[in-house]
Amino acid sequence: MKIDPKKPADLSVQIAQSIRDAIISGRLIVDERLPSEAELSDQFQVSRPTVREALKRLAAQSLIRTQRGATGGAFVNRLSYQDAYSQQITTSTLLLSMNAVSFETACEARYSLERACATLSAERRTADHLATMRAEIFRQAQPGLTDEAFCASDVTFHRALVDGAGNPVLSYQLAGAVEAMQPLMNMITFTARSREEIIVLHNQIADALDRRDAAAVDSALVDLEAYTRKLALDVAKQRRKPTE
Amino acid sequence: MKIDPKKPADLSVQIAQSIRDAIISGRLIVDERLPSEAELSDQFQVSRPTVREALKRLAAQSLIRTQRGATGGAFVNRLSYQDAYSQQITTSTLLLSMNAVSFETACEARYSLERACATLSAERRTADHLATMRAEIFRQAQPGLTDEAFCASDVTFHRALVDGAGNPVLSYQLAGAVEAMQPLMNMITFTARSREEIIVLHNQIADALDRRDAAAVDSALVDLEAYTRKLALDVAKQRRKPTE
DNA sequence: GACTTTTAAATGTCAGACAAATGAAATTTT
DNA sequence: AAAATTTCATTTGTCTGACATTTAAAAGTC
Repeated sequence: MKIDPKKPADLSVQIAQSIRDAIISGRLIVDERLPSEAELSDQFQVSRPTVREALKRLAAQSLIRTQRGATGGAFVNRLSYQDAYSQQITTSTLLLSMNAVSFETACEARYSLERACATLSAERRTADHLATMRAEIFRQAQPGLTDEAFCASDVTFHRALVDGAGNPVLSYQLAGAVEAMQPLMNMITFTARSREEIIVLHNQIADALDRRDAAAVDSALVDLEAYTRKLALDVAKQRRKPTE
Repeated sequence: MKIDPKKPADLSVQIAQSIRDAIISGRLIVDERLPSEAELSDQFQVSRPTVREALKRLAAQSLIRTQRGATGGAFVNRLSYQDAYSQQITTSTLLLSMNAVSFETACEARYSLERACATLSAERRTADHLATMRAEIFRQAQPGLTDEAFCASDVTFHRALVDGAGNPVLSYQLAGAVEAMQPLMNMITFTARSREEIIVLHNQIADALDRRDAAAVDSALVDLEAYTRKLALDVAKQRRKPTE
């Protein structure tokens, strides 16, 4: 492993890139220990702080983990679905909040993807997935639930629907779309009336999944999307005329 | 901004978390300049190298950018779709390669998502998207094209299809699914015969999009998925009996 | 006024040191 | 001999202080 000492970017960027390439290409395999920081600074002919900055960059992406002590060091990390989920969620959330993505755009993306899962979920969902969904519907019907708690339950419900497809890659992709919507959803005030409507639709979805009726799931999701967009539109209207 | 000097994790992790929270919560807004490294080390009561490690973590996630010079410093970065794409692709690629995701699982996820876009794309695709797809089909028919170049063209084709939906959030979500498949696709040897088949299906997709026939696009995508899985299966068979 | 030079501020890098954690080896105790 | 304890070497985490490099603005020059 060597780097170009003069040409383009900062040294720590180059070193991070070099190690990243080694991991992606498979020259460094999972759980393999990297040379110690002292050895790396020798190899790359840079100081230890520079090596450390490079390692911190990789750690921030969950590509390595570090451990102190005699047998410690930096190890190539197996990127778990959990790690990937949370990175995906952070990125998606920031992307939406920093780029002023409209509610309509985010909502459309989310429900399009979710409907893609629904067909598979109707086929493969287990009793467990259904039980989770029923439990969340029950929770959503509780009086005195805060809007945040209602939203959180909504996310759990939809994740169960997605997980029912039995495809972890799909679940990972959807995690971002569903969870990144949450800050936007939290701006909605859910009245008792609108909660009722949503629960009706949730029940339709659960019932349809129960009898493995993909078309009915899809149709209920379309209705749910339409209703969600209507709610958001009402909020926007209220904001424009706050006195009325 | 303060940190707990004794409790849980490393200082640079705490500092990074503290600044990250400030960005996500909106206390630091886009293009705002952070205090200089010297000022931050004063504020957090840590040394400059520690502050720098924290900043490098944030830079690795594209949350900040740094600039040298008199008016330089660290600035809150607007997470562009481009940045989000590339992070998404890196994460998805690693997730697939490190967790031995089967070709079937990845393929199913990809085509499920892609079909979700196709309906919207049939409605909204512009002449530009169609032109890109036709151009890529033409390229794919060129003799002497390497397998890698064929795959790359395939990715461009499918991205045009996805972009046709006119929803940047969808495009972002799909980027990971489509591009992360490429290393897996590269393991397939595309014979002249199989390229012909794929081009036929690509043409079906382009034609269907041309006349805005969502059902026909969907059907062609289903066929393409089935054919892709068949090709992968053949490769796997060949590997098991290399002498036959 | 336009151009050049200087200067100050900021990040990037380096060197050397100490602190803290940690597992393994060496030692002592039972 | 086995178990518990201590020592010890290794490695990451952090600090201090310094120098190099970049950059834009201020000062100076024609």
